[in-house]
Amino acid sequence: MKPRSYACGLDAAIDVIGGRWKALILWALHHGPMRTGELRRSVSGISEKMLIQVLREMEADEIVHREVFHEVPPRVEYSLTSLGVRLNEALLPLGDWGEENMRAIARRRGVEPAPRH
Amino acid sequence: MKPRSYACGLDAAIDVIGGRWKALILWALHHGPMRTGELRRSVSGISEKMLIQVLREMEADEIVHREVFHEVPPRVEYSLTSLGVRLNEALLPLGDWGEENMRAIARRRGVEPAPRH
DNA sequence: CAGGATCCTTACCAAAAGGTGAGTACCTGA
DNA sequence: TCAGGTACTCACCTTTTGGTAAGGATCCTG
Repeated sequence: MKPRSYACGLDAAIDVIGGRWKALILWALHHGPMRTGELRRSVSGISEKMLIQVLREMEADEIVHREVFHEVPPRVEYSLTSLGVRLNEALLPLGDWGEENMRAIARRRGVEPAPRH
Repeated sequence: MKPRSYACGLDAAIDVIGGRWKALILWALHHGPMRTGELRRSVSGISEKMLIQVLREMEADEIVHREVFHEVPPRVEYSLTSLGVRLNEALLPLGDWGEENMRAIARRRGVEPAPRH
């Protein structure tokens, strides 16, 4: 449901990172450039279709850079743009908050908490 | 689409603040406790039904405190819990990021940028 | 009585997000 | 030919989120 007008910066940012998979993909790319298959294996539970769909959206939002290498088998590499890097930095406090309150959040929603790391 | 298991803190946090209205409501409550009608007027575009629905979810997540005053006309006040206050703090950098990149985000999505403030 | 204030719930529907399965392309090796 | 590798697209469907409209409750005032 697209707002006609953003109310504030946070409203816009949530639009960019919202959905089930984007934050996880952003985080996976934090470690460095990755290929489609690597991302697929790294982000548990995502289908190839959803992965590619979401990566295309993130590319359109200019937080992810997609680089095609003309070789066989096909090789496409995704990496964070500088905008994406700054976004990831801005997400750190939120990730910390989630980590601190993981067990309570998970319990209330009937979800397994994340393994510790 | 509820994940079976959270992958990390950020995954859990996004689950708590995701959707069209939660971030805006969180922000509105940042200024202090508010009644239903005040919130309705403050969050542009939200219907009464959605407002109440989302407030109930946030209450269940324990980021919002709902206090019923037994008077007429009915008076119900919503305020941030300490958990909610910490969440709002964690959202500040993300809001800043969104503010800095507002025009580009809005342009790409065909949305009006937020008025400056 | 009607209308006002406040807050909330229900029925039903629309829109968006996400998912499965099948197919496509390139190539190599058995 | 088949199987394997890589990355991607389309058709169709399911699930989730959000929306409209109508109704309900309390009391007070004209």
